[in-house]
Amino acid sequence: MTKSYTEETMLSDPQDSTTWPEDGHGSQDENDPEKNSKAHEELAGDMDDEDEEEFNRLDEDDDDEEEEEDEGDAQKPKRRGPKKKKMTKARVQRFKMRRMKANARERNRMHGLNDALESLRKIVPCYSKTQKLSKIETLRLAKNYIWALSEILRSGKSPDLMSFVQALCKGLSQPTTNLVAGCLQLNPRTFLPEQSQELPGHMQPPGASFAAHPYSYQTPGLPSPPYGTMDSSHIFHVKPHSYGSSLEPFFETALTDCTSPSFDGPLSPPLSVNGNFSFKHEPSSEFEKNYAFSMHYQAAGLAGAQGHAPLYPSSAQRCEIPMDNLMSYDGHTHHERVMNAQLNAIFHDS
DNA sequence: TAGGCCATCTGGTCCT
DNA sequence: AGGACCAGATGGCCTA
Repeated sequence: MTKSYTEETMLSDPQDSTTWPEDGHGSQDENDPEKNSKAHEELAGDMDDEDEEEFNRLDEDDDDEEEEEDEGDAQKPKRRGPKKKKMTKARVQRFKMRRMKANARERNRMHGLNDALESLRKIVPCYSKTQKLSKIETLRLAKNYIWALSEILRSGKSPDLMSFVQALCKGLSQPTTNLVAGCLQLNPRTFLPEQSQELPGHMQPPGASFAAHPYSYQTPGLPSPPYGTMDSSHIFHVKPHSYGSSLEPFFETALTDCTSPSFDGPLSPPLSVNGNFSFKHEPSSEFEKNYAFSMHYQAAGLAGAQGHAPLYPSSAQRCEIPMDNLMSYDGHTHHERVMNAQLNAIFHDS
């Protein structure tokens, strides 16, 4: 990018002895999160008083000098085009102040974005404070999660664990897949199609691109998988009959069919799992030993909301897991807890 | 050491 | 005019 002789070019003036970063980028100190946050607080907090006064004072100085410039320019031949204001010291200072305020705003904005992402991390199935999902993986997992839940709502049938985890892990990197598998106490090898067998046809989500490469797990050591390997946009745009039948088996298999997964124990480092339906503890009941994954069904959940009889009548509950334990992650409102209770109800002992 | 991830700065664009 | 948003650039940190 070429720079005209503007305020911007003045900032890189090596003669400038101010604290403004001379290379136009953050210094090492500025990249330090603690110092940055502190600087941010100072900027955000104090900009309105002391800095504002200085800003205003510079503004006045600038106006004064600008008048002098006008008088001086009057003696020179007039030039065509937009009038370029000479960069006075005051103008440089004013621009610096403006830039600092913009940087502070931008930092603040990004912090807000990161906060929102952190909230998303807590909502998606696999949450760990010690091993955070990357931003992109969080978004991918959230997308898969939404897609899977949408399918549950659409079909009204309970998914089997393996299929659900497969759906969650579509397009995720190998480490993230391992993490999710670890959260659910699954061995990723048991559901990574490309490592053993082709995906069953009924597991292929709708969409042509899907059919070709339903799962595009990267090989270890390679960069993250290509984006867009799972196009979930079809969920609300494809006619139901065009994919409904193909997905039926996906959610038809009862949890009682899930005896095949091999629970080799956690592959990932110990996690503090606060996921909506994932938890890690010693299996205490027969049900947990078999599935390591079960939910306490509450009939007043989704089925009732859908206007028909409960899909999964509560049977003798072999695994009693207080919902509070499942939804105990921080910062969730009552509404979120209720929502998650309903979602958790999907996974029931049928 | 290369690559991934991240925070930050920066300038452009759009909107109010 | 100023703020929000965005994308590119840059450098630091971490890990395989």
